[in-house]
Amino acid sequence: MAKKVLLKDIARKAGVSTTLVSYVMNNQKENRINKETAQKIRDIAGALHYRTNQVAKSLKTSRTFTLGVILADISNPFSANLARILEDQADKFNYTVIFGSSDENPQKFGKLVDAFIDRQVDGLIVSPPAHAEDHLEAIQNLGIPVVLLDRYFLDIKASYVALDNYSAAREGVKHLIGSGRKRIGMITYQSDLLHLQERERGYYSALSEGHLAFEKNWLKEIGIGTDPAEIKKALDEQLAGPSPIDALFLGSNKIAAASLKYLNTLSVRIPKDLAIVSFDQSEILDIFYSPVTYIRQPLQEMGEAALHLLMDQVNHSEHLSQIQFKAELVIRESTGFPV
Amino acid sequence: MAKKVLLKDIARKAGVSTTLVSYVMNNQKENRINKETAQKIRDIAGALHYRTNQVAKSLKTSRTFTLGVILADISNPFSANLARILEDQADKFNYTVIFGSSDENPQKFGKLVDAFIDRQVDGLIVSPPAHAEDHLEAIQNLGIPVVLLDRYFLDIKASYVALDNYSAAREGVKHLIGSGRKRIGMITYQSDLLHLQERERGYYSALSEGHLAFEKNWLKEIGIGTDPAEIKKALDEQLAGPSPIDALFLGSNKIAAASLKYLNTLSVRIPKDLAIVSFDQSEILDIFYSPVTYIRQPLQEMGEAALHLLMDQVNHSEHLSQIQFKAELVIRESTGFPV
DNA sequence: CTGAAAGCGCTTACAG
DNA sequence: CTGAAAGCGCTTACAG
Repeated sequence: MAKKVLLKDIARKAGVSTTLVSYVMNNQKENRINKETAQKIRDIAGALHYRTNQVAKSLKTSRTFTLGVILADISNPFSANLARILEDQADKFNYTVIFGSSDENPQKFGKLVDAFIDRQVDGLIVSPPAHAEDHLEAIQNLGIPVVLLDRYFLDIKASYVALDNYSAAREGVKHLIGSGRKRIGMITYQSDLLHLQERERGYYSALSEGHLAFEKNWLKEIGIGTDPAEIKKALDEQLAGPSPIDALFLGSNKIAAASLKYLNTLSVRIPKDLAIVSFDQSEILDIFYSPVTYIRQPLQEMGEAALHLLMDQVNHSEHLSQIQFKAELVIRESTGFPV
Repeated sequence: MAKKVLLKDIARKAGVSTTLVSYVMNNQKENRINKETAQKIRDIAGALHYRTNQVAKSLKTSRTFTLGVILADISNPFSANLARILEDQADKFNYTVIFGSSDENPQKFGKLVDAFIDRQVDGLIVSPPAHAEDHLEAIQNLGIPVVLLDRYFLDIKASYVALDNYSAAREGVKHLIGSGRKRIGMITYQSDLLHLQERERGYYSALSEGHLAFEKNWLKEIGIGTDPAEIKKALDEQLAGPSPIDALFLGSNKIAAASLKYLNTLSVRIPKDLAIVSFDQSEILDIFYSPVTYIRQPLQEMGEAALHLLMDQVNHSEHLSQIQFKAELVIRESTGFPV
């Protein structure tokens, strides 16, 4: 087991000071250092397989080149896709990412924030759960760069990158109306999260702009745990009674997964009996027998923007940016006319 | 923006040395410290919202309580599920996780290993790509605890947690044979990864034990990029000709996704014309019109085992453990008898 | 029961 | 062009 090699070891072997070795390893003061000495140092460092101890470096420089990312649940494809995009983007800035899943739980979110701050992350990119305002303010009070992703809070003056959820939902529902549907249902989460409420607002707007009736029974708000039993109950109720829905707007990929699974077991046919629009991209929407029309968030662009905003803050820009991206409606069979 | 509070600040305010504050914050030497002094220190630390700088602590103690995890691709549900399990398990040991995706690329894998080691991770849990042996040996030579997950190498004497891929595949194919299928195809990756070759070996074994014929045209090896065009070609060939397959064993969740998507567009019916068994759990297998029988890896148990093995190493156990878990075959409609 | 001091492995202002 | 020295914020062996 090889002993760790330090700057000191290189210095000794080269007959110079650690100062000089440090400069060379960091490619600093290049013009002031003797070329041959520099090369000698580099050769020795290479031969000894020197690797700098980032912990020591970070302590001295107050920069860890580490980024904290907190998402809802890394095992959820939406989070996982974002995670991957952020990982790749961070790498471009030579940053490493530490991840955490908050499970929509503000206490857990707070614990992760603390743990990441203790590790002296240079900044945070977070998708906070509802009621996380206090933790966000605490981050800002410490002067730690932070960018909100996917979510935002009216009371929090922080940079964020999100979707224009209102317009996205409105467009999705308008598309259903344009396809001739009259009784449009929605399944979404019962949540205080603003971006989810915006989706509901978009749904209502589209209905009223389309001069369509709205029945209370058509809108179902379920717990954020996405219990399959709740989804079944919601769908059963929406599809029963004197005015069953003929179109359905699904508010998230997890809601879509549970709904499509259940719909597979029913006699209702997509799109003949029921047209569907779902929020977010997901492979399950491709595999469903009637590929599902969906609202595509430009995750790549959003992730890039989040990282750039964060890097701006890390580099001490005071500029507050709040970016809302537009969604793209990807139209497929599930909203086609009856076949 | 609040100034950072240090041990020194607490010490000054309490009129004691930083030594004492450090002991109290770490709950050390409790019996030797004056109770009132200790409480006073705790009170002041609380009032000032003291948080310890883990970077400084790590430099001194040579422990970061950080774990490096390298998976194939965090955006792939298989990796994402593992990531989540490892995150939760690590948390139980007060560990934070830094993630990286190797994209089955040994160079990228090596870069991640180096970056994580530079950050002085206490250990690594990795799913290495093919041809990563050198990097694994380098890790071991540095004396850094490492556990392989999902994959392993004959030449590398390292602890690992993996599936018994041979038995898993064999059972899957035997189930197809038991369902009366005679011409069983497989789509898998062209790869030097041992665990994938084991799946192929299981396929062959089952066929020969079942006294079934094998035709070269039935086994398709595709690039690890899972190009949809390759999948189409493979399926077209398997389903064409004088002896088309009547059963199909899919070697990964990505292969399954592409295959099911294409099968949706064909006239072949599942399970009547074609029975399917797939490797790994995935929501797409639930959403497919004929829910797909699959080989379930006990990911939770595997993740737990990997973390425990790593912690053993971190705590200086020299014990080498190589654990192979058994898979569970989850039987569903796609291997049912013709309806 | 408490504290002065050394040191973890780097960086960097300063002096020469 | 080069180096001695201080210091980042902690921990901990040692002395009292």
